[in-house]
Amino acid sequence: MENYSTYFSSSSSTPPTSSLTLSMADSHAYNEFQGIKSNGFLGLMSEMGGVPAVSNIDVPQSRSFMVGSETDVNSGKKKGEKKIRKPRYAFQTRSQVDILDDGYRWRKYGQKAVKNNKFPRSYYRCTHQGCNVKKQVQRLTKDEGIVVTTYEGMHSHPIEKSTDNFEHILSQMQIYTS
DNA sequence: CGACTTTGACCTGCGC
DNA sequence: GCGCAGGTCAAAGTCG
Repeated sequence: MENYSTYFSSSSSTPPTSSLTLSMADSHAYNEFQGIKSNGFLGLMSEMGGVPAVSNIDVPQSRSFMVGSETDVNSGKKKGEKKIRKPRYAFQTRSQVDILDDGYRWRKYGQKAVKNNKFPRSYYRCTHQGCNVKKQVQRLTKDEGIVVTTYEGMHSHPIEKSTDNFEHILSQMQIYTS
């Protein structure tokens, strides 16, 4: 059935062609991985929020991960208000399905065709009240088996349902990254 | 009937 | 200023 293998990849740069050439210079995020299960996946993200700078991880077997691509969230809204940029976390997952069940409930609010990509990008928002987390899901043109998921923001609530699937993903991640 | 998806329109930022 | 691309809104449709 599902056949996930987890990639982590840079999000904001050009689509990864073959492999990313980032080194494990800073292993902050790396270490944080070990704490994933306690808080759920976005708990991990929140842990990573403590890492100020961009830290990229890549390991030879094509897993890569990027933290810290930042994005405007409040731009264009209230004038005079300082632009607040939420960190974005993108990662690639090799999967037959676009939607990875990470245990949170998401409502789709948009879909756009993306330039240089024959697959559309889908936009989701967390349906939990007061939770402003968004994610984008996109399949790579160059490798249809790879789904790029970009999370934006951090969940302020616990995971909503048990996620055997995701546990599986996480376990793979930990195998790969340790 | 509520929650969610679909989809075209609209808004904004950016490069030329 | 214009056009393009990315991101969001919201009305209508679908589903359980």
